[in-house]
Amino acid sequence: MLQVLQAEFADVTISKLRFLEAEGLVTPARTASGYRKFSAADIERLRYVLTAQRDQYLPLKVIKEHLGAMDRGLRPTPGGRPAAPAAVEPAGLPVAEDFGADRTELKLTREELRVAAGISVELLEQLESHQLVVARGNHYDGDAILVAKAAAEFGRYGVEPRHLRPFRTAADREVGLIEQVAGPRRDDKTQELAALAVRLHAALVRSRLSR
Amino acid sequence: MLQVLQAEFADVTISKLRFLEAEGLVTPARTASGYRKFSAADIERLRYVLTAQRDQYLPLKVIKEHLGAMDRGLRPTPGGRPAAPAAVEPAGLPVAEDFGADRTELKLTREELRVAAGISVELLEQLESHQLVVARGNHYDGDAILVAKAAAEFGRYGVEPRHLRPFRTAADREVGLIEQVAGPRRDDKTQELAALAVRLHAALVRSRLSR
DNA sequence: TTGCGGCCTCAACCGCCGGTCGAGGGTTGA
DNA sequence: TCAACCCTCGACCGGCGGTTGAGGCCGCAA
Repeated sequence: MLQVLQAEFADVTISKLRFLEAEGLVTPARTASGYRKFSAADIERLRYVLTAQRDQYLPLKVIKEHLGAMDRGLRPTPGGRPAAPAAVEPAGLPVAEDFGADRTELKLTREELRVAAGISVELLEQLESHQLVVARGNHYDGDAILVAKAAAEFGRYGVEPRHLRPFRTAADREVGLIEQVAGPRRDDKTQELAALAVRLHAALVRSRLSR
Repeated sequence: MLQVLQAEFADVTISKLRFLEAEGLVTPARTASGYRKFSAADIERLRYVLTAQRDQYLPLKVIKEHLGAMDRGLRPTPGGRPAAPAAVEPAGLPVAEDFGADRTELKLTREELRVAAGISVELLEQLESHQLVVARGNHYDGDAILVAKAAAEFGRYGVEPRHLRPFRTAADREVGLIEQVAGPRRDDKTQELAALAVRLHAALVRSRLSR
């Protein structure tokens, strides 16, 4: 069992396997007396974990997400078996909706958002009425915090939410463009285009300002 | 400077930049009195570092190796995006660091701009006809390079300059707002508001995209 | 049945990575 | 002159990815 993997990955230890189990990356069956019993599938899974870690430098948290996605029937690794060249390989995600688990995956209540952004109830109301921040279901994502903070800062210059509506409109138009180009699926391409859009925008604002 | 990057990467701080310099990932020039002075090339480099870190989870050590490789004229660009590796900048061109000029103070001829951005004559013509890049007198500033590069990248996704007009419009509107608030003088306040505008914009695009 | 190696759990600990903080001090511009 | 930056340098920090060790159960051979 253990030696099988050790043959391939020099640095796998029992303690590491235990650790990976504790982290929820594998769940080997147990014998009646509690010993771990690794099935062939478990070994395959571990192989995936170890190569992803070694060849793509992925953090376990991310690997776990990928495994989860694969379990839910989504497509497996992009390169299939990377195996040999440790050189340079795209990160590649197994799933569409992968979006960094950070900001977008955050779910905040209205009050949490308000406190996190350090804004007043009134300001939040105004932001919502102009759709600068919008709830999904009854939660807000982390980007809403950034929006709210920026709006608050604008507020200190006397700029009110209603003056910011054009930002919303512009953003919507850009999202439209991005979706038209990248399709409705959220993937790397979408991400890249979004980054690009923001970069273009920043450069334009600066260049027009300096004339 | 810092603001520019902060617009794109919410979590970049001065201390982080100092840290990255200490690790040898960037080596900004210094003013006579020792202040860091980031050239356009430095910023491009940082952009690479930050996206590699965020989107591909690469450890700094690995990113540093990649940068080193790129400096030596190789391109191990892992499907990620170095955008414009130093190699692409033709030698002899007055790109920012040569004159220690700030990007906006840079003065490029039309041809210099074209080569620095690595775009075709046709594309540049189109960009001008849609006023995405505009000459001041008969020179272009460094931001024009960034705009042109972004447009070129969009081009690779089939997005043509005319599709980018709304960006120009949005930028103009924002500049209008900024000038209305900060006055026509270009000062710190203007800069701050511009950074803010770009930040708000970035957050909005991201948040609307993730719904 | 005793002994001994190997597995178990759980908590404590560890080293490295990627920064942040703060003290002490210079620079800049109003 | 003063506030608001910026600088350096060293201490500190939290999280990640494990390792170690104490205390205990299992299984097999002598």
